[in-house]
Amino acid sequence: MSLYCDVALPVPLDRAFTYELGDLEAEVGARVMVPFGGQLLQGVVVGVHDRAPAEDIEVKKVQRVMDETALLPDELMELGKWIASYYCAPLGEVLRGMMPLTAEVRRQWTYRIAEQGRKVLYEGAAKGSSRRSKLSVEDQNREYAVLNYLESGEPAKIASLRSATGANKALLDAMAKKRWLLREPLAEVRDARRVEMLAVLEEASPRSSMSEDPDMGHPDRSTTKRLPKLNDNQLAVMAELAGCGGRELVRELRNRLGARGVPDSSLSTLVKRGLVRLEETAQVFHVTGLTQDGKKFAHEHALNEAQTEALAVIAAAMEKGGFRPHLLYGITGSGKTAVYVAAMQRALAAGKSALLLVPEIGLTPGTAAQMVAAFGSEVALLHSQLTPDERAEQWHRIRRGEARVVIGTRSAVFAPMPDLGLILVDEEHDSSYKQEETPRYHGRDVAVMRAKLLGCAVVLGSATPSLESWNNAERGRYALVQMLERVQQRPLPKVEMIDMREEFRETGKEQLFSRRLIEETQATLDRGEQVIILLNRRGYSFVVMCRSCGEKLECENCAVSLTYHKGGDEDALNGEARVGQRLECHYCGYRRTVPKACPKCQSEHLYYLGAGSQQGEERLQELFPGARIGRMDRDTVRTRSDMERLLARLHSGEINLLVGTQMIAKGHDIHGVTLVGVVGADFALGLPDFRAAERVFQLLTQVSGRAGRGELPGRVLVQTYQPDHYVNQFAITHNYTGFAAREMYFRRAMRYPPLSVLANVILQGEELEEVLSISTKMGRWLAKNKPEGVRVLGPAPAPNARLKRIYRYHMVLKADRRDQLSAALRALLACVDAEQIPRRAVIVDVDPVHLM
DNA sequence: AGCACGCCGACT
DNA sequence: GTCGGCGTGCTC
Repeated sequence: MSLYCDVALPVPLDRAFTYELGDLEAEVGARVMVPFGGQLLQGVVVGVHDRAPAEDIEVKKVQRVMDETALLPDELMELGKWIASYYCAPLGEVLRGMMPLTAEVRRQWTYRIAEQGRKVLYEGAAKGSSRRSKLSVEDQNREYAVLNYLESGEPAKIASLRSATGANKALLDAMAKKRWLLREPLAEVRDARRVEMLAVLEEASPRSSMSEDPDMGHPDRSTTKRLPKLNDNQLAVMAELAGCGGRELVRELRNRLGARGVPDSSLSTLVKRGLVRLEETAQVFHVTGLTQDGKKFAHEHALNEAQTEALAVIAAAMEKGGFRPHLLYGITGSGKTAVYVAAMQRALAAGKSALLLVPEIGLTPGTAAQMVAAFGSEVALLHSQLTPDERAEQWHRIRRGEARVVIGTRSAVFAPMPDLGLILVDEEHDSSYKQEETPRYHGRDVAVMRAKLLGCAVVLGSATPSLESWNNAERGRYALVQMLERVQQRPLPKVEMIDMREEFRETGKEQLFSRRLIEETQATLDRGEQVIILLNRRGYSFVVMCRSCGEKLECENCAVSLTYHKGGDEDALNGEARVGQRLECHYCGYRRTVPKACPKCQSEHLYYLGAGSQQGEERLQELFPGARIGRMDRDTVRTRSDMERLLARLHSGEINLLVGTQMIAKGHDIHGVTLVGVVGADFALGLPDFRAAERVFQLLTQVSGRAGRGELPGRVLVQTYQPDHYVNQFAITHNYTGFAAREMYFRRAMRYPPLSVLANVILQGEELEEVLSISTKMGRWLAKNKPEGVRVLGPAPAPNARLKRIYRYHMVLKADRRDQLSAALRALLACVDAEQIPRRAVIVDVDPVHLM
């Protein structure tokens, strides 16, 4: 038994804190509840020992040990430490993110009466209210009610005080500040396991007797003759229950009977009469909203030659054991998902579990259904739309080894799976794997590190691998597995460019859609086939400008143009009230009405520039009045079920022309699509980010991949103003390898990743002067203490110089060697501490995905 | 981060 | 002369 333990807490402080264990015992990796700065926090034990801390600190006691044994296995503790160190994040915050169990603790406050409060209560009661107060009479009365309620000296929770006296938290806290009350933190552990009610037919119904039932002619009489007087509805409930062996979930029962017009109250009445009893039962895991068309899926015999070979390589790696990273480069439509499923089946067969990471948008109900079809109840799904209770439930199921296949988004990389034998990262290039808040880890890179710590196989799959992964494959750090043909020998779509400069010269006007794209779309629709058009901007117009003075309408909180939204149909999709036309900020969500005149010069000549998907849809309506048009963007698809509905309409052919943002490019397998149009995608080539070309190439390739996935071949028309740009040139020939080589040349010349390592350090604050002063300090410090092997660009205004009222400067640190970059960042953070710069003013982003 | 403690303006 | 506003600074 040890005397002390060191605890990592979810606070932005780079160290652990020591607590006295008393007669408690705790293992490294267990959660503990400890007092910290006037609150109770949940932390993770990172060490146990007998060394007393320095004299001058007052060691507090662990309040509660939450886990008898380590909740996080060594492997995940090690991974957490690596993340904390690599991404310069506090270990406690990393560990909190690794176990999504917030549902299990409810933190609240308790209040007790204090001496001062007693005095007020007695004096006030004796003399009547003599004190002066700005409080309303009601609130004064509430204060007395609270004091009265607490008079016995027993502490009370906020909820009981509220229901007894009507006092709210603000009032109670004010009383605590006046020292009438003592306030103490409380953390209650609750069972987050979901239960549901089971209705059980009582064996011998105590009050039933034949004599009480004069209803001789009732049709159900023969089966229910022992029942007392029951009405038809109640009899129906009894019959239904009897029909399923006397036990059924209340939810199920209500569903079935409700459909026949039996009210819920009938069951309640039977319970009251003692004929039916209710029992709690652990809720059986079920995936809601699944369409059952997943059966066709992925049996090994259906794999083609390339798939079989890829599977063989992965299976061999699993068999050999040890850390074996692979890059699975498979073109769009080559059937990577089938390989994943088959590989996971192999892992299961070998007694191991398997983890599949998918991008944020990738876990559509369709995918989920396929996985459930392939793995049944062995699968656990982890995604952002789970409630905290569901998340905790899934997490424990996984830890108990009940779900040996886990499919999830970024944070699922921490799934506590016993015997993990295979990690797969689908669409490994996808930027949603990067977490954009502390800890700013990259899910793909963490997956590789986890596989390394664990010594297991890891496969990164993509049709457009990130340059980082491609570089690793070229250098032999990853084994390259290629699948260069589409399944069933389907041809890749034919991609053509439409030179919009020429189009302008010939037509003399600026058009959103070229004549060629219009003609081809019409012809495709006429043949009964489907068309997808990518217009990668949300809203109607993305700039509103004054013709008279040139003023652009900007967000109040961000240095960003406001986007004009015309309002209308999109919100009807969710059954919500229609939102009218408005200007909207796509960074902070700020909305305002559309001004009639320029706010600067009062001119009424405001004009709207740049077409977004909403305008695209409107133009298409005009051009193809007979088409059945759908739109897919963040305005029309907010939840998984929105996505599911839209995809279902597309699959059924109810929609034959789909316009949307990059959302439409991600993985959907719609067989009727034979034409893809790309409008304005090359706009992004001009963005100030070294990954701009890579992103455009990925987008073009992914969206092109939507064409020709069924029987009929597909074609793609790319409208561009830069037909000679290498991105376009390589994209139209489906030449990823060529693109990668060309792009790598640029990265090498500019010393950008993957031929260097980067960190973006953002300096931020609400006051511009404050940010400038921090920038100056940091700049000066860096000039004096040049970190070895690291080049520093800036400080300079960040490309988004102001977001959500926060001014932003940034510095980019570039190094050839990882250890030198890490050392520089550590030194820099030490300087931040020494200079007393508030830690929240400095964000360190290691391996940034974008430099905005 | 989140909370406690401490110093100043508004009202009795 | 108090109450309650928000600015520093610490948290085992």
